Amino acid sequence: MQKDEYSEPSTISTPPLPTFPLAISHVFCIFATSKPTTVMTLEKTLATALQKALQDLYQLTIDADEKLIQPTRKEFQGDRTIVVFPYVKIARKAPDMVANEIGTQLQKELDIIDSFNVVKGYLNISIREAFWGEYLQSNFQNTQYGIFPTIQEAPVLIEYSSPNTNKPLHLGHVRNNLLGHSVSKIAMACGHPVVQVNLVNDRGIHICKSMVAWLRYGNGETPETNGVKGDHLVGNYYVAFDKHYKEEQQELIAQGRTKEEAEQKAPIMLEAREMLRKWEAGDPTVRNLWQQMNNWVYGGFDQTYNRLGIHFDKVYHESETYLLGKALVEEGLNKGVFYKHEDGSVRVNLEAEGLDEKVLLRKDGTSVYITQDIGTAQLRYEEFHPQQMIYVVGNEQNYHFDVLKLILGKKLEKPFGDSIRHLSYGMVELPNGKMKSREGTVVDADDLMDAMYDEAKASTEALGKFQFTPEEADKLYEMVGLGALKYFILKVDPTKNMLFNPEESIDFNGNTAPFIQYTHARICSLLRKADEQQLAWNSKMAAIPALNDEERELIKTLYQYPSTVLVAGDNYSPAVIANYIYDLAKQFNHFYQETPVMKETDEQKRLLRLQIARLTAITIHNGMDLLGINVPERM
RNA sequence: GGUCCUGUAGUUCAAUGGAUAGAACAAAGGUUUCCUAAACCUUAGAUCUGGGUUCGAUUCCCAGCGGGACUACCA
Repeated sequence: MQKDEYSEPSTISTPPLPTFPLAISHVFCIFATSKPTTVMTLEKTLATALQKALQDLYQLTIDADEKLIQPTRKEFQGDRTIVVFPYVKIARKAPDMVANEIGTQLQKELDIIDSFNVVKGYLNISIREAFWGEYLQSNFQNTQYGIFPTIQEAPVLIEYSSPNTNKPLHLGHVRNNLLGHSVSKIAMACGHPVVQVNLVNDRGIHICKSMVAWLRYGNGETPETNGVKGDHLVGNYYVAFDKHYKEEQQELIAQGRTKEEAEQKAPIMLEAREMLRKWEAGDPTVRNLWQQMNNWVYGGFDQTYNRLGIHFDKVYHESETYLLGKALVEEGLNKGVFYKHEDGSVRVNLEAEGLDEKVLLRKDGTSVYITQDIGTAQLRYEEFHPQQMIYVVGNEQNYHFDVLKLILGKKLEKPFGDSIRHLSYGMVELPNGKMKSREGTVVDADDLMDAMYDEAKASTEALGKFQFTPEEADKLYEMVGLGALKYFILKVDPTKNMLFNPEESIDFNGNTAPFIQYTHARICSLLRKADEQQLAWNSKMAAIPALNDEERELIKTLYQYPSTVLVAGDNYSPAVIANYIYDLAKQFNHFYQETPVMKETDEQKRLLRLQIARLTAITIHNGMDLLGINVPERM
C-alpha cells in the first residue's frame, strides 16, 4: 500500500560503508537486547582511537564512547570535536596542551584525519575531503538508506491504540496511534522484528451505557439507515446516556434524595448495571446487541485507522482476556507475595517499594483492570516470546505500570517482567486544559483530519501551481493535510505534554510537514529535469570534484541520518527523526538558494549536486516514512 | 496529605554536563526577467527564584514558587 516512489534497481539494504579503512565497530541499539546492530561510524572510529591515545599518552583507561565525539559547531573549523577537559587533571597539563597532544596522536593513528585545531580546550578534527565525497558516492543510489537489515531475533511487541468501543477517537488517541505506529516503524528500521498489537476495550459498563441509550432513544437507527459513521453513532448514545442520567439525578434530588443516592438510583444507571450483569451471564439478546454495536464501532475505527495509515498484526479484545490473570494471582498467593485480606479480596502490598496496597481480586473473586494486564502479559509472552513488550499508554497511567512491572518482575519473578516498558507519553492539552470526553471538550479525530484536508486543498488551490487530475489532487490534499497533522504531533518529545489550540489552524509553513514535502517535491523536479536532459547522474563518478562549503555541509548532515535512526530507536522518539529531517530540509533549501544545480555549467559539479539532491530526497522520503508521512513528487 | 511529571523568546517547540541556549509562528524589513516564493535572507526577543556539585549546569542535587497527573474492589 505504501508504494516506494523510487523505481530503482533494488539495492541490497546495507548500512553505509565508508571506503576508508575504518576500524569495525558496533553501535548498540536498545531494542537489540540479544544482538547488536552493526554500523561503522566516524564517531566510533574516533572514540576507539581516542581511547588508545589516552592510554598511550597518559596511561588513562576510558570506554570508547562515541558520545565523546560531537559534531563541530558551525562557527569553528573542523568536522568532529573532542572536549579534553575531562583529561587535563590526569594529564597534569594545560587543556590546550592536552588537546594538541591528543590531536597529534590521533592524526598519527587515523589517516581519515586531515588536520586539527585547538580552541580553548576543544579539539576540532577535520576529516579528509575525500571521505565525504566517497561517502556520497557509495550511498546516493541506496533507496534503503538508513534502514538496517532485519536481525533474526525475538520480536519487539508494541501495544498501542487500545480504544474503548463507546466513543469515536479524539486527538489524544491520535497521538497514541501515531506514536505507536512510528515507534514500530523506527524499531523495524533499526533491524528489529516488530509485532504491533491492539487491545480493544470492548466490554464493561461504558458500552452498556451506549446500549441502554440506543434501546431507549435510538428508534432502531443504524449507520446504514442514516449514514453516520458507526463509532460516532455509538458515541452519540454515550453522550445521550450521560445527558439523561444527569436529568434523572436532578429529578431524584428534587424529590429529596441525596446526591449519592441519585447517582446510584437513577433508573437509566440501574438499567445499564442490569445490562452488564446480563452480559456477564451471557444473555443472548444482550450479547447480540453488544456485538452489533461493537461492529458499528469497528467499522468506524477501521476507516480512521486506514486514514491514519496504521494497522495491527494482532487485535486482542478485552471480552476475551478480561478473565485472564486469576491463575497468576493464585500463584502469587501460593508464593506468599500476595495475601488474602480479611474482607476476602486478594491484595499485594507494595509499600516497601514506595507504592500502596493494591487490590488484585475483588472480594467477590472477580478481576480488576490490573489482573487482566497481568494475564495478558503472560499470554503474549507465551504467544510471541518477545524480547520486549512496549505499552504505548498515556502518562496518567504511570502508577499502574509501576505496579504492573513490580508485580510481574519482583513479586512473581516472571522472565518477561523486566521486558515490560511503559512508553509513557504526555497528554494533548487544549488552551483551557485536558480533553475530557464527558465534558465534550474533545477534538474529534475524523473532524480534524477533514479540516486538515480542506486546509491543504485551499492552500494548494491558492498557489495554483500545477494542473492535477481529480485523483491526483485528492491524493495530494490528503498527503499534505494529514502530513501536517502527523508531523505537528510527532515533532514534539513524546514524554511531554503538548498543546493544541483548535482556534489556530496547524501551520503549513516553517517547521512543518508541508515544508519538508515541498523540499522533496523540488528535488524531484530537479531530477526530472536532469532525466529530460538525459544526464547520467545516476551512476557513480570516476573522479569527484572538490566540494564547496554548502555541498560538504549537506553531505555531513546526510551522514548523520543512519545514526539518527538508531538514536530515535534508543529513545523511542519519532521527534528525533522529525527534527533531523527538518534541519536537513532547511539546509537543502538554503543550498538550493545559494547553489545552482541544473544551471551549473561544469558538468561534474552538476552531477555531484544532483547526487547530493538525490540522497537528500531518499533521506527525506525514508525519514518521513518512519513518521508515517508520505511525500509528493510535485506540489 | 503522599507519589510522580513539569517550568526556556509574546506563542508553540529544540538543545546525550560542553564553545556565543537553537528553530518556527507572530512582529518589522528585504529577495522573483533566474532549477517550484509552501522558498530564501535581515532585525528584535528567553533558561521561574535561591543555594549546591563541576574546569564547565537549561541539563544533575536541595529548597521555595507556579502548572499538571496519579493516589478506585472504573477501565
